[in-house]
This record gives sequence, C-alpha cells and structure tokens, in this order.
Amino acid sequence: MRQLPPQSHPAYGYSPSPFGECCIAFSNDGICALTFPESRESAFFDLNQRFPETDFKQNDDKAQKLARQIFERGEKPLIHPIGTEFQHSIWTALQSIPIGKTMTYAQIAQKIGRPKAVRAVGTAIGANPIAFLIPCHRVIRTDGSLGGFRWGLECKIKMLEWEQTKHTQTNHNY
DNA sequence: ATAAAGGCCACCC
DNA sequence: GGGTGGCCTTTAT
Repeated sequence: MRQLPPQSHPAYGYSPSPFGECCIAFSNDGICALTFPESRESAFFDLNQRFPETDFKQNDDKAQKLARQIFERGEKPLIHPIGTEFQHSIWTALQSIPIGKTMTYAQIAQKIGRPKAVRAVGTAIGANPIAFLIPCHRVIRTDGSLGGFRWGLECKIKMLEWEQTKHTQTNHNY
C-alpha cells in the first residue's frame, strides 16, 4: 500500500547538522525526507527520483529551523514517511529503539513477526527515507559488527557516538 | 512475469 | 578473516 506523495506546499532545503550537511524535504504533512548526501546535487537528484511528480520549492530557512529543532532542542517534528506496508512496519519498529541502544537486523525481523525475512529487513532499513528521526543507525548485525549505512559508515558511527555521549544524560524525544 | 539486487544470517573453511 | 546458499522484498526489465 502506497500513500500519497507530499501534496501541500512541498519544499526542501539544506542545513548544517552534527553529522555534516543534511537535506530536509517537507510539506504540511510533515518531513518526508532527511538525508546526509555527498553533495547537494545528489540530494536533489534523489528527491526528484523519489517524488517525480512533486515540485519542491527551495527553503533553506525552514530546513535550518527544523534542523535546530531536531539536533539542538532534541525534538521530533511530524514525519511523513512514504513506503510499502512492509517498510512501514519496520520503520515503526525502529522508532521503538531507545536512544543509546541498538538492536540487530534479526531482532527487528522477529519484532515484526517475520523472523525469516532478515535480508528484506536490511533492504527496507536501507530504504529509510528519514535518517536519524527514524533511527536506522541503531541497527547492527547479529555478530556485533556495524552492518551498512546508506550515508556512509562514518556517519553511522558518528550518530551512535553522539547519542552515546552527550545526549544520554539530557532530554530527548527520539 | 521474471530477473537481479540488496545495510543479513548460519554455516563452513 | 573470507566464501556459499538460503531467505524475502523491491525495482527494473
């Protein structure tokens, strides 16, 4: 089941973040994409490939406001992830992993009641459209190694360390 | 309809 | 450490 793409006032913009520049896309329905791309060009390309019929206006101001809300104030703005039923079940499961903790790909598969679909779980996690807010970086392999990360392993490590240290003692609502 | 490609895992060496 | 086969979803032929 696919939902509607962003409809009302779709926009996107770039902002600094603790993990390098990010690209945030949003509409009145909420954030539909949060990425940590190599370049602005690739971010824009990905966005248009994902939503071919949507015309996003550029709005760095709003993007930066959202970024401050997320990374400085530790808030979680409304999100609007778009994907299949299977993907949603996984993205939902991810959001139940507490900050500072990790789960394995196999455990997520268990949690959604599809213990044998581990491989597909990995794929669906890789398709997470809203990095950080849907904490796909908190999923690692059963053998304890890190597994992959769409935006580079370096970035995954940074996020885990960041959550481990300075934010374990403060308030957060992720 | 079907093939190919995945952020995996268990099992072997 | 590295390689193989099996598993399941998604996307592109």
